[in-house]
Amino acid sequence: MSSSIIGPNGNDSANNASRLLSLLHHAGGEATRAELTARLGCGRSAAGYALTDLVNRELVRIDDRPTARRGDSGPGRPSHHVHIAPTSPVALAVHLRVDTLDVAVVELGGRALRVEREPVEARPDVTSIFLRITRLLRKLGREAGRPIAGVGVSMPSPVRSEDGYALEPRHLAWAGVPTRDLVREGLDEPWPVHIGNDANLAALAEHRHGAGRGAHQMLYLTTEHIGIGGALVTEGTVFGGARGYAMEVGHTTADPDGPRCSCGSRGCLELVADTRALMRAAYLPDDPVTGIEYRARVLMEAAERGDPTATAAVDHVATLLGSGIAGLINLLDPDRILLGGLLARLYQLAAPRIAAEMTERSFLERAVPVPVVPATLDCAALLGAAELVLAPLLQTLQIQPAQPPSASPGAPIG
Amino acid sequence: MSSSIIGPNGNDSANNASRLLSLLHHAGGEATRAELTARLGCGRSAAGYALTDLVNRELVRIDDRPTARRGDSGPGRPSHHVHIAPTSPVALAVHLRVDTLDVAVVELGGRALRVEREPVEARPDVTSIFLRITRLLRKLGREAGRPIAGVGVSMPSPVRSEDGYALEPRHLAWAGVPTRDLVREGLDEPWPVHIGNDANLAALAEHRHGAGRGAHQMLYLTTEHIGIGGALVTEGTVFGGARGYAMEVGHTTADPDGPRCSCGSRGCLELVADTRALMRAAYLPDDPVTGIEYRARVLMEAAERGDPTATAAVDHVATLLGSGIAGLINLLDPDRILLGGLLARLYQLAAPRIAAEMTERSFLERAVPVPVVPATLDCAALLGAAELVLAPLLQTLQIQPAQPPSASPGAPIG
DNA sequence: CAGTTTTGTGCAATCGCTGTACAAATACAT
DNA sequence: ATGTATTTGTACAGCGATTGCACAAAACTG
Repeated sequence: MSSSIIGPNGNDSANNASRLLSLLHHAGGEATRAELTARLGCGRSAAGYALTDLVNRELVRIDDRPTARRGDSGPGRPSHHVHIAPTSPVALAVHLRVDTLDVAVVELGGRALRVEREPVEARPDVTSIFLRITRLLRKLGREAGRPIAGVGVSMPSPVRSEDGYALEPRHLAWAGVPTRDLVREGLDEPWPVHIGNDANLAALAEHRHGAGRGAHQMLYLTTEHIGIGGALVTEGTVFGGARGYAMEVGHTTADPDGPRCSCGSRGCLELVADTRALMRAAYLPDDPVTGIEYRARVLMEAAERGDPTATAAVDHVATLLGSGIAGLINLLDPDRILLGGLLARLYQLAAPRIAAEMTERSFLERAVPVPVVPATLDCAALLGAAELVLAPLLQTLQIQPAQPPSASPGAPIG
Repeated sequence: MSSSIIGPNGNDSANNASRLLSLLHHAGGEATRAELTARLGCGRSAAGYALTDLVNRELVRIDDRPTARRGDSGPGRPSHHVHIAPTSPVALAVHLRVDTLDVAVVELGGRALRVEREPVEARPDVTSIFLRITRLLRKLGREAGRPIAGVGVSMPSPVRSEDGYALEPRHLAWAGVPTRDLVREGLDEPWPVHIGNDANLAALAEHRHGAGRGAHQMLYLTTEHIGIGGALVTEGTVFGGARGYAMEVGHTTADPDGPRCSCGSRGCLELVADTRALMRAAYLPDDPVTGIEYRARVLMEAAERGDPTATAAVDHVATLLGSGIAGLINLLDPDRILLGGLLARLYQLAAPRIAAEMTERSFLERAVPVPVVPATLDCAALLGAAELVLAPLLQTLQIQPAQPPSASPGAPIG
């Protein structure tokens, strides 16, 4: 256990200024001053102190004249609105998928200021793809006109948290890549670079800004083209295990005597319950991978219309998925389960089947049913990658003390 | 996320005094002052400040005259020895097993000052067993001659953290018991009562004081007579899930089409790999439960001597256990695995078989093998139950400010 | 317009922490 | 023995975020 960082006057990283900024960030980048004060749990004095600190650092702005909005009607002085300052640092976020590459500029609060999407050829080689990534990053960094807090990258692979090593990138023409070094080497500036697994990052974003808000133990399951990705967000932080490889739910054993998986085991869940398995269950080709999400959606629509083969396939996969979820409930005791990608659609079609399997195979589920909800964010992993950069920014706030304010310390804000 | 408790002067619960006491507790109740200062990560001044605070609260004592010990030889002034004061509060700990009942008085640092053991009749009824528990608690509380910080109880059941409700007590003549209320009602004093699952508590104690020390993600597996218990200690705290029911590894599915388990599912791990399964695999009776641990040990000794039936049984169970562990590695990415109870003995007999299965079925294990070690503590769950009481004591230290020291604030200690 | 309610600010006091300087207590070389 | 190096404990002034309180500001209510 590394000793926590202690600030110059004994207040550790949980000081009010950074907590205030975190609250604002979690609130989406805008909130009333009174809301923040209340959630901070201390007096208005201290909140004011912390807030002026943030204003002096040019991280947040306060509306001079409080703008009344929505159900603010009530007696009492209306509260100022606080929002992220246009001078605050931003994160550059990258999301590498099988067929697309997204790069974005994301502000504190989780708002994407700009998103660039490029198509990706099938099974690209390492050099070319990282050249494209870093070229886009340099461009967006130049044109952002804001301080760059760092770069966050979402990879379709288990990622070692220590150094960003991508253990087994899915469906790409390479394996075992030191991604963080590759990105760093392609940049002109010494921006800090963070790498994360796509499912973990999507889950993180959903918890911060999407359907997972407020959950204490959020289990996230998704499909990214093929395979099954999972993540657990525990009290607001991604559970990564010792090295960052945790929650490889796709390689949970669904059938110990099943067919060999590429991971070396047998009958892995993603071998019998991912998008390709769904296609196979409907006697349809599971190749090529390109476009398989679209073809799976077509299949599901057929099931919705009542096509017997499609319905049977959906039912089959739903049963196995429900069984897998039941096992995860027994292990993780979540209070919310989010389904992303095609799994959300699958649940929409076969919720009773999935729920029945969960109920039968998990005594915890029978004791207290766990709500299952579809994920809501559009480019969750991209926002999650940004979170990778912005979260440390909130933590380390007090290490770099604010420069003394230009006016006298007690000068009024307005 | 509940707002963290803030002390009277803005320093939150991670202040130096409580951190210092935590360090001392983790060090087993005794350490040199220099060690503590170093691990605290701040100057000697601040450490001294925190330490005098603890001395004023009569929680710790400092040896007036530093006693040179072990390899302390070196230049420089020798450091004082700091230890838990004999006036500090103690925890009362209870460990209810199938055939025994342990009650103990445990000091900060994790030292059991006194342990009372009583036999328990087969399948006792709720009233009588809790009468016995509370009678023992009252007695030890009276005779302790120390402030009582609270009561911690280890139950052979999943326990709801919120209120200590025992969901499904194993092998007892009752089900669904509000254990915390039952204990509280039987006490004369308003001691805080904490209830925990036996595997969780044993794991916690092993992490604090046993073979798990220093692990970041410690997976713990054990058998308590029958069934398989599991726990995960993440960065020093037990992972309990949303309600405290997490890590029910015994009901992980080992064979989806296997026999029905009492939990309603099929082919649960503890149905095919616990002590009873081992007996059955050797064509021996798995009843009665009383004494089954002894009979299983006899069987294992036969296997060690080379008896073919016993060897085959051990091999069979070891294979299934290894497979289960592999799945847990893929999900949890631990950096250490502790085996308690009979599992330690099983590993001793069949380590290669278990390791082989882990390697084959987990690609993470192949990437970086996870060390498997036997648990070391004797009455781990008992110490863990005490930990349940002592840990909050460390946290909430600064809420109850120290009474002003009798002498002047800057008075020398000795 | 007076009364109520909620919110922002000013001010003195507080208290744990910091850094520095100094004193204490040992080992080691001479 | 004696002095030096080395490490550890203590004293002291200063700092700064926080606290509570009092008061001002800005809305609604009747």
